[in-house]
Amino acid sequence: MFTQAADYLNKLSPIFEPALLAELETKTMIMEVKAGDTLINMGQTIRATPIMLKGVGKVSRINDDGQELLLYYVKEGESCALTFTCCMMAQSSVVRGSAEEDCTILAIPINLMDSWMAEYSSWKKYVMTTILNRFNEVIKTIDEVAFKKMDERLINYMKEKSKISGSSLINLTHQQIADELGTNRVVVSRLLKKLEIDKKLLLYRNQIKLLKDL
Amino acid sequence: MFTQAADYLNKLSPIFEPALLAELETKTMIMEVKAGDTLINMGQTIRATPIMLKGVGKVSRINDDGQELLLYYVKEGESCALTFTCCMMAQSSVVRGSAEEDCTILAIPINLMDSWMAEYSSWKKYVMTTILNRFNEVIKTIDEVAFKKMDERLINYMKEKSKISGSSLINLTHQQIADELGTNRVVVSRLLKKLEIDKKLLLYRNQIKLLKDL
DNA sequence: ATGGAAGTGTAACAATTGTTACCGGAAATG
DNA sequence: CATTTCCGGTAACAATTGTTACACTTCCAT
Repeated sequence: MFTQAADYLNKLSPIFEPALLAELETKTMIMEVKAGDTLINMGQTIRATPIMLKGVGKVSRINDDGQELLLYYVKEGESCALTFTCCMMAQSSVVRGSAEEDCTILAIPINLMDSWMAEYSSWKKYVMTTILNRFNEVIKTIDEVAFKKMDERLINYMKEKSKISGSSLINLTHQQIADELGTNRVVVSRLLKKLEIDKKLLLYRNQIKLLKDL
Repeated sequence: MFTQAADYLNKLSPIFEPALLAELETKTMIMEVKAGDTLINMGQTIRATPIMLKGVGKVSRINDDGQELLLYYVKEGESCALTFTCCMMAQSSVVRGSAEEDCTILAIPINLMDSWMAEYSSWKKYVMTTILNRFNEVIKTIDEVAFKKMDERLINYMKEKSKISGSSLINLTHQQIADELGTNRVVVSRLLKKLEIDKKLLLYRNQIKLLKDL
């Protein structure tokens, strides 16, 4: 168990300076989260900032009618910009964070984050890089939603999903895909069928196989 | 001219600690920008971080086809989160910043920003607050674009515009509105006409008068 | 095995938005 | 004053997306 923790922290050693790593080792907590679990819901106030050590997290926005929209994934070594800022400002979350796969997460108490900003330049850089990357991703999402049509959004979504999982097989129902894109199951089925006819992919129950020329 | 500069800085005194204000006074520059001028374009790297002292700025995203979409306004005392992060990471901008009205801007050299983060807690707080607010606004934009229909977006847009200018008169052509919403002039004309029939507003050439029950 | 739930395919239709085209009036320009 | 440009109204149509409904299959649980 302890060696595992050390292993995880080793992954962060290229990012953070030694003194900070030492603090991470003693002052933070490692948490295990199961796939599908919710880390934080909209409106909740967060108590600690997470760094993803293993697995993939998902950050999404849910509108008043309960409709969902995927914002971005949090991969290994990454964190969530919104948590940083929410933490530091003690604000409640405007998004939902959940575990896309089983996750191992490093939980950093709020008070540390704040002092580390002044103390460790590697931490400051990490925070700023995270914020910048997330801004870029959210703006990319805006591009998709504002300017792209559903067929292209669907394709990009599946490609991203495939990249995350490292497989050309996507294990999702049409309903789940529709939810993440903020649209309707029938629309997704329709577009997927068209893509299958165009030999871009193969459809199975609960599964989609992406072909090379997608 | 010097008294003016001092006046402007006085506006910031509730936000920043005295020592930081002193640094602001000696180490920054005040710039005047005309309405419509571009402050930064997509792809450009920024050289200084702006704080808006007077006037209103506009931050928008432009897609590959040249279509525009308004992200948010920068009002007095505010700054742009994207500039902070871009500055600190020396990244090029992914958005366009321009002057909505004539603006007076405080330009802060990049190198200062970075050290201030460690030095002044009021600065750190200002930066974090700005980032948080902008995230919220961008996510609000996502909500609009992803979940709302054009009529509601149009109404929200005009209300925001009216709030910014402090007037129920909006001096814009349908084309300009369409551009900022990322849609088509005919669509805007159509929806505006419907709103006029519903007695929500009055239409004139280059001008829209919002009525109370909009 | 069998009944029910879940997932998919599809049709039919509505609603929204985008596109093109053309007209007429208002403003600007000389 | 004449000409041109800009702005808005509107029709007609296309394309996209949303909605409802229903059939059929697969899977699961009792």
